Amino acid sequence: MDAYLQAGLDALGDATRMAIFQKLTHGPVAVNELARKMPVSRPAVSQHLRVLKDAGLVTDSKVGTRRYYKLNPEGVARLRAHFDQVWEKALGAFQIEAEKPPAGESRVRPTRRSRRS
Amino acid sequence: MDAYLQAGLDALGDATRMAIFQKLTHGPVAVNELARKMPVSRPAVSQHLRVLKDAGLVTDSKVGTRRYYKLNPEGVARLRAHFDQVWEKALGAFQIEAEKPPAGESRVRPTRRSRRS
DNA sequence: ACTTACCGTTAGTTGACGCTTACCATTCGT
DNA sequence: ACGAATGGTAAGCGTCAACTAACGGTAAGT
Repeated sequence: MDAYLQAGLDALGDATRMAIFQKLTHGPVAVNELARKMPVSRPAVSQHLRVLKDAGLVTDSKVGTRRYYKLNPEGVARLRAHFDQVWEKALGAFQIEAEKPPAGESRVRPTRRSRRS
Repeated sequence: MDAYLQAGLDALGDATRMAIFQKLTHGPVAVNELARKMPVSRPAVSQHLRVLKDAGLVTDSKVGTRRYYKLNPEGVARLRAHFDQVWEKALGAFQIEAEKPPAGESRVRPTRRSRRS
């Protein structure tokens, strides 16, 4: 299965990481400043940033003693693409399913209930 | 914060649930049949379905002794909308950030480093 | 050189959650 | 009425991950 999807998914799957991601939406932020705005410690933020970075969703760059994190538009775009694919497949298939009988394999063992009366 | 986003996010954040979600893409499936296609037990599948249902991503309907689960297009569409909002905010803000100096609040405390020597 | 600020990493703990094994309810078929 | 099939739920358990505290490392300022 798409490793990128899964990685990005459980990267954003955590509430704290999602919050961090959202904050990075407003531009690059240093770790300390980020941690101050959050209910968790700085090391925790560092670890979350590591996950986000490994998922390709953010990049870092040091400017002196500080390390600024910002969103990685490529990674975000790629993840978005994967998600769109999921949505499309889900919603698209739903249209079709409305016309097909029950489902794929099942055969549902034709309960002859419909034969009643 | 958007509860729907968070709920849907950690609903799909689990690999097994994502797999179930994907399988439901092909049309409604009964629990037993679903469980047979998966590496986990039926009760596990039931629990996952519960989470997906609570997140509004699937609906169930019983047909005899069986209970068929299918994707809920409304829930999916809504989640998709929330996600699109996230992507848009992330990528949109990135364009802007490319022109602004560093960041929002920080002020970075004007290191008079340039005054040296 | 010394101090301060900033940050990554490790070790260790703890709470959450995914899984299984029972058990029970409901419904169909005989 | 009885047995079989289906599936939800509770209890118990193991595992993983999120968090904190402590440490070390680097860079800037004096």
